Amino acid sequence: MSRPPRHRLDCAPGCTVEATLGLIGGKWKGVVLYLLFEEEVLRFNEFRRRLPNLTQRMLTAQLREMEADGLIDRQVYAQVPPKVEYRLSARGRTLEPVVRALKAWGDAHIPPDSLAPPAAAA
Amino acid sequence: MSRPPRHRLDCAPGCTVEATLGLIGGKWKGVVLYLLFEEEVLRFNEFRRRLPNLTQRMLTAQLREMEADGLIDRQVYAQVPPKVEYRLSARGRTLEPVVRALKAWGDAHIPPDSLAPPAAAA
DNA sequence: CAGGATCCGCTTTGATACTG
DNA sequence: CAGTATCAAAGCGGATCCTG
Repeated sequence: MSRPPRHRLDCAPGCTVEATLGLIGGKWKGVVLYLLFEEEVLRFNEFRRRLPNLTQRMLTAQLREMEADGLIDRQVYAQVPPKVEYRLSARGRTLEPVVRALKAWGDAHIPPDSLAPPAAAA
Repeated sequence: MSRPPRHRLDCAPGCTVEATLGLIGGKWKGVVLYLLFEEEVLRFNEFRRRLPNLTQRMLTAQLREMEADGLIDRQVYAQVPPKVEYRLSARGRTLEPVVRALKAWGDAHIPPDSLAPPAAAA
């Protein structure tokens, strides 16, 4: 077995749809991916700055999973103040059409008022 | 408020990506959608026959959520043996490119051995 | 036939504190 | 800076039984 799927799949016709969702369907993976498409390369705390509501624990977990799934590359610099860079892997980059489709649909069909702003509801 | 989002969103740049995933990201919604793209119209037990591992509870829940999200239409016939038909709504149909992108990517990039067959692993 | 109602457990997500 | 460890809450998914 190469990738022990995180959630059980039972191959109905649309199986690969679920499989793909399993890879990017976390609560944050989509955003992480999206940011990497935009920024090319990001460090741990750069993610945190851009995603204030995302805890370290979650960020680490998501990053680790995506790395394990071969979607992103993690480059560690052996320095005194640690430095780790994240960027899309070749495989990760193939997801661009998918993420773009997701975003395009969302932009066009999601009512803006269902997108709760982080700290602007008063 | 039109759609009280099922999971909290905190609008980072790629927010709508997550929002879209929130609509189709359940464990079964992708398949349900996919089946409706194929079959056009399906009844409750027809879903169940095609998705043996999906419980009524889950099926009902998924169907209800997708209905609440305006993705599918639910047509009830007031008959003695109840009859309910499900089909994609106009809004639901707009998801086709998304689902197809998801499936296309999965078909091309998901290693087949990570797609556990329902009852064929021996 | 098409659900509704309950009960239960796992997984995900989150808040906090600590470390090399 | 870039995590790890622990603890607790919530949500998701499931099994079973019941009903109009």
